[in-house]
Amino acid sequence: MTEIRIYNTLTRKRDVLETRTAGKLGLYVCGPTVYDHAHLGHARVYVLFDSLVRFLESRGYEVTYVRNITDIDNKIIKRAQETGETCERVAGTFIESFNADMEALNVRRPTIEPRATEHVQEMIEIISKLVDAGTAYPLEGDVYFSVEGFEGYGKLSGRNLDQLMAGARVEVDTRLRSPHDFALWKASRPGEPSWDSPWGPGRPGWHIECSAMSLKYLGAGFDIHGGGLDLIFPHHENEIAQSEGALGEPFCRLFMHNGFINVNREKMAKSKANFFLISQILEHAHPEAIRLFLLGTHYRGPIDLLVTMDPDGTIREFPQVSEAQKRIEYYYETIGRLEKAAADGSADASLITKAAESFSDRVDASLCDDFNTARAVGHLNDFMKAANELVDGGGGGAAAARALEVLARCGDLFGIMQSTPEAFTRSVRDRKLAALRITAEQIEARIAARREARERKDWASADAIRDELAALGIELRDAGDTTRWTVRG
RNA sequence: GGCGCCGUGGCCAAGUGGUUUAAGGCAGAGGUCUGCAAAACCUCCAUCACCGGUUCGAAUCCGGUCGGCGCCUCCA
Repeated sequence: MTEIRIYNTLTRKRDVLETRTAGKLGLYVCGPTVYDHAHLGHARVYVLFDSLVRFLESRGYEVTYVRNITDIDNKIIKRAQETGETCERVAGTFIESFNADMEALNVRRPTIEPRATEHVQEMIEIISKLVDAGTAYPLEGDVYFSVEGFEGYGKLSGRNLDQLMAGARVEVDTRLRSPHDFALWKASRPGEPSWDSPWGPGRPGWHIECSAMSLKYLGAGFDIHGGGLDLIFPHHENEIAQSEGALGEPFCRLFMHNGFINVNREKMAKSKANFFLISQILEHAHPEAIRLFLLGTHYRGPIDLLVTMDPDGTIREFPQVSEAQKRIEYYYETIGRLEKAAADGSADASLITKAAESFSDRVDASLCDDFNTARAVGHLNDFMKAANELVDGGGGGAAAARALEVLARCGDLFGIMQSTPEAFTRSVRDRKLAALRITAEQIEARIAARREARERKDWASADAIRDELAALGIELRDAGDTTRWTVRG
């Protein structure tokens, strides 16, 4: 089998994946800070790693996937103050929202979903070790990590302290040993959640939680740490510093970072108010269309999301996602044809065997090469064509069954084609009909009228009905003596 | 100021030295099929921002120019 190579931010090249323990793989992905609903950018990360885990498992790895929930942080506190709720309540609300979005997107639950607030003790232990070793120092109830006390500081992000100093444009806290020292522990202010610690009541800093939870569940030197590009510095850099400072051994073998979603070429971000929530996109497209859209670009590249709006500013559609949805419709249509052909055809499986095997190999090879899902989607399209060709040529039986098998495997990796053609078609159709305010019964009635006209060979009347429905966006497809219909858009 | 990324057909997007004189999708043109259509399938449609260099050979490596973006502050 082909070796799996993944671009490692630490080494800046595609490293061959060699796990700490053969056959097992520990993956840690920075999860959401639950102070607001998740946007498309979150969907990108979690769909990516969901698919990666599916792939690794298909390759025989026993994967332990840890994705934390940051349920204590400045923004949660701020939100709680604004709404008058407790931090716990705010976190609870958005955990629920996040889970609903992930479930809709068919993102499987990680093996372990630890919460920061349930691991404060573990964080305190790491901080204590660092304080004892002199790489961290208490200061008026806070505890700071001393970046100068850790030799490798900057190795992930490719910076050194001098460069950082030169570019520092944040207000310098003169109490610190170095302006880049970061808080491991923060003394709590009145009204804020607080935990007891050797340095007084307080709460953890942002970075320490990921060190504590990844090390607890995966141990030192675990295999892959993932997250968005923006976490490289300072978040992951600091995780490495504090973890390795406390352990005296390597923290993680490989760092994997995904690119952003942009809107009008600018990073989609809360601060720019140009973000789209997952739930907003779901109003306009099937979840599998969103997955295909996200996986249609290599994970390290940016995705520029296009949006069309009505003059009043309401979202009309996300063209790329709509396009992906049409592709998904085509996939299901092809699957439907194959199923039918498999049931009543009798062709030799060898008719498609070669295409099926090379398709599987190519998907595998693409994913082995820095998880290139975009290239794999290209191969999927090629194979869909071959499958339709098979059916067009009257092939079926074992050949069609074989095609369905390899497609199912690919669908499982991407988390698409997880429904049946009938169920999928119905769900898409119902959504579109609701928007058009037409019922299926009304359409069926017109189709029945057209059938009568066709039986009389009254082509003019039949075509009038076709045109009438077409004007509404209903497309008719005659196949023998039955007429199927679809809704455009 | 420092670190880094990107610029491929009308649009989206793979490809990081020859097997790709550039996958796949959308749009477009022609065709098969069809009462007409649709769907499906077939055919056609780019020399890779620009300049210079390295090489037998570069979209792919090096240098420069122009243009876009990210990180250095919470951020997927």
